[in-house]
Parts: sequence; structure tokens; C-alpha cells
Amino acid sequence: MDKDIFTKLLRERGQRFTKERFVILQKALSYDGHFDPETLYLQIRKTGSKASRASVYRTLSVLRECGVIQQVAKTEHGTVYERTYGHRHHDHMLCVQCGDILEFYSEELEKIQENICKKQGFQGSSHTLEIRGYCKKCRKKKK
Amino acid sequence: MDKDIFTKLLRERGQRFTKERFVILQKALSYDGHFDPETLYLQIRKTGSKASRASVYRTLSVLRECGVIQQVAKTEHGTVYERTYGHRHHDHMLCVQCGDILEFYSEELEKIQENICKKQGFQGSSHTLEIRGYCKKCRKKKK
DNA sequence: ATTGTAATTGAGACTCATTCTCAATTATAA
DNA sequence: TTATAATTGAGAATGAGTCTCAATTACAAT
Ligand SMILES: [Mn+2]
Ligand SMILES: [Mn+2]
Ligand SMILES: [Zn+2]
Ligand SMILES: [Zn+2]
Repeated sequence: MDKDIFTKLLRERGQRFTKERFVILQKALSYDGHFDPETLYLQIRKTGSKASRASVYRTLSVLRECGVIQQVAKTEHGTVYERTYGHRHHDHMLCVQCGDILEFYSEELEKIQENICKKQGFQGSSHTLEIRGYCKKCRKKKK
Repeated sequence: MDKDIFTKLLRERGQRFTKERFVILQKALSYDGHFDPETLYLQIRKTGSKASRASVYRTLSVLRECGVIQQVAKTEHGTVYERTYGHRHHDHMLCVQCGDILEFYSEELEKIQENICKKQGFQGSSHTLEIRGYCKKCRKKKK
């Protein structure tokens, strides 16, 4: 996503383009998988660019409201995000022990949801399925 | 759920029956809908019984591990629980137009989720499925 | 019933993600 | 260039949840 599109997005919200916001946008879109605000913040610092923690949190909220990224989960270790654009749909398993997040996709699951919607006259446009429990590693540790 | 069943549950975990734990159990089961730890804590205090915040958090964890209650969501205002015991599990459809929430249940959907977990070696203990879209009424209005 | 002891409790200190404050800075339109 | 409203950042504040540890209590063994 380039500067102009981003500027336009902000304009529509009555907000200004700033280098801090742009740096945060670029970093957020650089992740193929999941990321959290603190990691993003530290990586921005490491690369010499600068943006405060406050700006990171503020900008991630903006990006979420614009649909550029989405919240994947709120774990005991913080909020996890992922980019929305260019990412095919999938659902999540969340380990309540270590906070690990696994992704999965099931065509069957999607189809059944469509049928359920049809039956109830509901026009579904998106969904979130989060399965919570213990991942393989943490199951072993428990024993 | 009565004292004896609860005592047995705790026994199996090598834990003792205490009045604090029982008070917390009873309060947790008294909610038909959602509740959060702080509310539960304050209501226990108000009714003259006593149990500390620490015990509330500790006991809610125990109850969740026993499957008596489950985490519904982690929100910006904290963790939301609902009773499982004596309540049938269900999922939700949320109308983004009017905010209406429809409940549904699909045995098929549950089974498939179990299979997916098994395949990945994940021990699922609960899940949240929220389908967002337009309800029957709002679909008509749109036309 | 008494006793030994390991489990439990509670007050409050602590953690840590996130939000808030506000003076200094900056983007933007006039 | 200037006026000014938006934005920023350092650090303080908030708040949910966890941890500590001395005092208490459940309960099994006697
Ligand atoms: Mn994902
Ligand atoms: Mn439910
Ligand atoms: Zn795990
Ligand atoms: Zn509706």
C-alpha cells in the first residue's frame, strides 16, 4: 500500500499523513503472519526509524478501523494482529498456556456455515472462529 | 450444582473444599448470561459473604479447567465468562446493521472442529464462532 | 477429638499491556 | 509565511490479573 492511498485513507477520516504513521503502516504490512504492538515498536526502533509506543498503539487502531489489519486475538500476552489485505481467510486455535496461535482452514466448515446462514435467512459476510485450548507442546508438558 | 459434586470435582484435582470456593461457584452459576470476575467479586462482598479478589481469580480458573464455566471473550474491559454447566453450548450470528444477535447450534460444526483439533494435536476446550452479516429483517430493508 | 501438616486464603505489592497527559512539534490550508 | 488544529513522545497513570507470604484452615492419621 503506497503513500497516496494511505494519505487518502487518512483524509477521509479527517486525519493527517505523518511519517510516524507511514513507518508504522509499512512495518505492519511487512509481516506475513501475526504480530503484536510491542514487537513492531521495537523493530521500528532497531531500524533507526522512530515512532513512540503511544503512536504505535494509536496508529494500529486507525489501521484496524480502516480494515488494513485486524485483531486476531487478545491473549494473556497482549493483542495479536495480522494484515487483512492479501491474506486468505483462515481461522485460529489459541493455546491458553503459551499463547501460541495456530491457523487452519476447512472448506467443510465454511460450507456448513453458509448452509446455517441460508436456513436462518442470514446474510453472512465474515466470521471469526477461535478455538481455545492446549497446543501439542503444552499438552505434553502438562503430563 | 451442589456441595458434594463440587467437593468431588475438587478431590479429583487434589484440592480441598472451602467456603470461599463454594461461594464463588454459586455466584458464578447464578448468572444466566455473561459475567466478569470483578462484578462477581463485588457482588459477593455486597451479599456479606467474603472471598478475596485473588481467590475469585484462582477459583474461576479452577472452574474453567473443570468445564463448569468457560471464557466467552477477552475484551478491553477484561475477561468475560459464562456458565457451561447446565447450559447448552451455542454460537452467534451478529447483525452489523441492527446489532441483533442470533444463536445457533450445529452438531456437524462441532464434530468437524473436533476432527480438526485432533488432526493438529490440539486439545480444544472451548471455542467462539461469531458470524457477522445482515439479519433477515435488515436484508429486506436494504432492498 | 486432637494433632500434624500441606493446602488455602487475603492484603496488598507487583507486572505489564495499554491509555492518558500535555508541552513541544508539525502538517496543512489560507 | 502564518495561523492553528492535529500530532507526537516521554513518562505518568490505569487496570486486569498474578504473586508473595504470614496467618489460617481442611482433613487425614492417630
Ligand atoms: Mn492468522
Ligand atoms: Mn455462546
Ligand atoms: Zn501452548
Ligand atoms: Zn439486523
